[in-house]
Amino acid sequence: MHKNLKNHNSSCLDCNNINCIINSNLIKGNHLKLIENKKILKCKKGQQFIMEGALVNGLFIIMEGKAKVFRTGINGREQIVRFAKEGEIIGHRGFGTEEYYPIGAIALEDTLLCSFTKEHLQEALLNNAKLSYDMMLFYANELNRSENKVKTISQMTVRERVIDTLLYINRKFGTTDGFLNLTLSRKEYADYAGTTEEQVIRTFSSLKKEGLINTRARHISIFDVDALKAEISQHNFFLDS
Amino acid sequence: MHKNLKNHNSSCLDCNNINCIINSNLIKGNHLKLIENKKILKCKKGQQFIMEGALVNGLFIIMEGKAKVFRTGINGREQIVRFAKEGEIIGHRGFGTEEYYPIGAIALEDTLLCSFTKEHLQEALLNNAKLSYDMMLFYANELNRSENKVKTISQMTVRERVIDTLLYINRKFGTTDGFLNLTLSRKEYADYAGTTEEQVIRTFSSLKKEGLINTRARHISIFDVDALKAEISQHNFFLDS
DNA sequence: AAAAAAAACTGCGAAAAGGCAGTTTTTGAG
DNA sequence: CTCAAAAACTGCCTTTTCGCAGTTTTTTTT
Repeated sequence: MHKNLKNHNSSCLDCNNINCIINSNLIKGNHLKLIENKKILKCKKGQQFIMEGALVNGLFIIMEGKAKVFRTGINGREQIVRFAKEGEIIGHRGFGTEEYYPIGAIALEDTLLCSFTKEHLQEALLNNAKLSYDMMLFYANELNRSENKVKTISQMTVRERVIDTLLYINRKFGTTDGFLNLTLSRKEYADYAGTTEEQVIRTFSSLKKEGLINTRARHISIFDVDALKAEISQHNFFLDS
Repeated sequence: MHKNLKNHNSSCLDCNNINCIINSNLIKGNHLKLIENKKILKCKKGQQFIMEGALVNGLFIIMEGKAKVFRTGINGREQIVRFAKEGEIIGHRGFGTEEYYPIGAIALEDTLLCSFTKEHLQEALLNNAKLSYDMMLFYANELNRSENKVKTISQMTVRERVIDTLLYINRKFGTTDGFLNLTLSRKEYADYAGTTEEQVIRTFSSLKKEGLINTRARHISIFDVDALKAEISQHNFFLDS
């Protein structure tokens, strides 16, 4: 997984992560401070790299790997708000005037992160309208997704939310040999879908009996994507997410 | 309510709406196209000025009045995602490449709106890093609020969500003579809290019996803000919203 | 001011979701 | 490969939430 680590120059100039918002907005000779002060972080699977409530020091971009972003609620119950992959930004408001991270983040597999300090980032943003504009679009898109999720959790049944989650993982991470490329525990499915582990297990059982999915321990394959989509389609008047 | 309409020059230069993100980023002699092409819209109470799924033509800023922003789900059930007041932006992604509005918006009282086309806005954003930066901060803040709302709806009981809604309205719109400055129907409370009209009514009844609030038809006053805050405090580890 | 319409309210039974406790399967460490 | 710990699973009962149906109050219209 980390075989490429040594090839990754700590500078962005040689980085081939085309989805990175910073990388695609680099102007020759500009933002040297930002790039020079970038740090690369290596996280093992399960390692938490943003602590909820900790002092903000900057913003992360995933160079390689996957992570979950969450908030902790009552009785330590986790609400996963997003899964992130290569090129994506993590660390809301790791800039501006905010003091503390409102979210936590944990690597779901061995992961490489680029870390930028908020001071250098802020300077770059205020000097590069295109970069600010792209960041704005990123947040506007995330807001759209999140507001849709509010509706989803509020209006769908548990079964529908579990299906919605399966389709989201399928869409975002894809499959290999029919199996979803991101393996999660039942508890993590529950934490994203806003329900309990038992309900996810029960729903998976039903879907399996109905021939819509297959589960081999933690590896899940979806047999009939269209049937699942159809089951929740009545909720999605105007949607991408 | 509209007595000031005639005093509002259609230009931003004389506008005294200090909370307006456009107004506070005007640079002398710049963004003339944006300002000159601004349109002012007059909405009566109850009037819908953004249709869900309609073609995007731009973005609105409230000059005067209040509005609700919502998404329609199954069986036409509304999920209110936000209430907006003077100076606030409405019309997510009324710029960029999006084609359709993912949200609807309705005026909650007689309201004046400033409307900017997406072309002129985009031009201004790409030429003014500070404006883009401020817009980015707005969306990042809204994202924070929205992701917190996901957790709230997912983890709180109905009673707690209703209390959370009351406190949100109190915080955002304040009170006059003890009564909340925004009057909503029970159905609208339910649509924001993610429950049904009946449950809101039942909760209001209980809170009234317990001496925590008072209701005079649609006018609501909160007697004991601290007690309400205390009841939901265990959910809010790290929070503002 | 009266009538009509809309909103608020209440009780009750039904459905959905949750939570516990015990069993089986899978995973990961040595 | 073995064993211990973690995760997955199932049944059963409890709690929460929902939704209907009928009544009362408030608001709006004429």
